[in-house]
Amino acid sequence: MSRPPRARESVLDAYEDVVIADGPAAATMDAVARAAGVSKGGLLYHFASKDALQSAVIERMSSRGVAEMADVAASPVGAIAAFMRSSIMHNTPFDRTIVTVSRLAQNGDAVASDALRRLRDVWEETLRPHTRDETALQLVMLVSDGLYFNNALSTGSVPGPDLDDDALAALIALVERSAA
Amino acid sequence: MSRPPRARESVLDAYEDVVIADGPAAATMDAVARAAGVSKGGLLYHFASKDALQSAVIERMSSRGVAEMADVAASPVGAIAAFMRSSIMHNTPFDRTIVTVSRLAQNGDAVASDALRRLRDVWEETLRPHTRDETALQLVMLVSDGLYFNNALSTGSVPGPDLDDDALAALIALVERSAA
DNA sequence: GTCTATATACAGATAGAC
DNA sequence: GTCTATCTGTATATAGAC
Repeated sequence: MSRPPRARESVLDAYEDVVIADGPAAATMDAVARAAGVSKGGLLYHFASKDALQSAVIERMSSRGVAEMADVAASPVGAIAAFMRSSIMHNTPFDRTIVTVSRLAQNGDAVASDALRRLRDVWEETLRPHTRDETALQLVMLVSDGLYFNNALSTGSVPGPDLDDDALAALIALVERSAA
Repeated sequence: MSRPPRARESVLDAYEDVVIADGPAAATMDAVARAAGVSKGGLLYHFASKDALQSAVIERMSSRGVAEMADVAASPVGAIAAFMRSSIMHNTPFDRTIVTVSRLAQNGDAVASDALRRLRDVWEETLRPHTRDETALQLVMLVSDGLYFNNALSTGSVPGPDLDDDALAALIALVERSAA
């Protein structure tokens, strides 16, 4: 916990960069070292194995996820609208981390899948009091999942939103009418 | 086109099995050959490279996707309900194929991402006449994406639905009320 | 804390027998 | 059409100098 060294964090950033740009298959230790601007030996000083790198980014997601959720719950525009807005990618640190972990999960990493499911469960708990019933809660969660999935599909970078601002506002209004 | 040899199809099935169970990273030529019950040489007779295997499963998805869409459009329960029901996994051949291609896409395969996006566009066209406006159309598409994403998350197998029948029926009713 | 050099393993793909 | 054997590249990880 305490505070991780700067160098470690920037290696982790580089790892996310490569996974987001080219997928987990391309995120070799060599590629990550190159992206981080260190040698492979330098990388391995901070993360003794590829597994350690993956674990670290999964932990990073969970801790950033908790912070994000606190923001959503406290938002003046209301939890549902804030949650939906947070579900479209803006290339924030948390966006980058969750896309990375999603890709690891799809690639067969069971630890990543579990962490995502746990995070999703916590979000569900947070939003439950803001929805009129379980069906409405599922609607909100699934629309959010859909937004994430679509954004995560594009390779090359974290894409901007597929919906423009007006379309997103209309969608939020529709979901709130249906679910709040 | 015409009709592909039986052996080829069963190799393709084995490839899907491995990708669904353990992710693209685990789907080595050796592992696929083992799952298909042939030697590596035998596998390579049917698919000269790993790339050929991936291309074949992507084509399979596109052709199965068109058939699925025709069923949805012609369904007596209405296109939206049929579409949503088709979005939860029942371990059909099409379900298995689309999960496989989704995983390839997340793993950084640009051809897979493009094929998925094209299929999604065609579905959007099909459903547009059945929704009251663009916002409603987006709602339907995103809920469907969310259902797929959640199902695709689980490793180990194509999971059963997270929602029971009643919950799904209620969700469909809510979406139809909001969107149809 | 970062580097170079290297050991080890395994992937994808080829060659050619049957 | 399916097999075994093998080549070649590349990935992870270690050893140890600076």
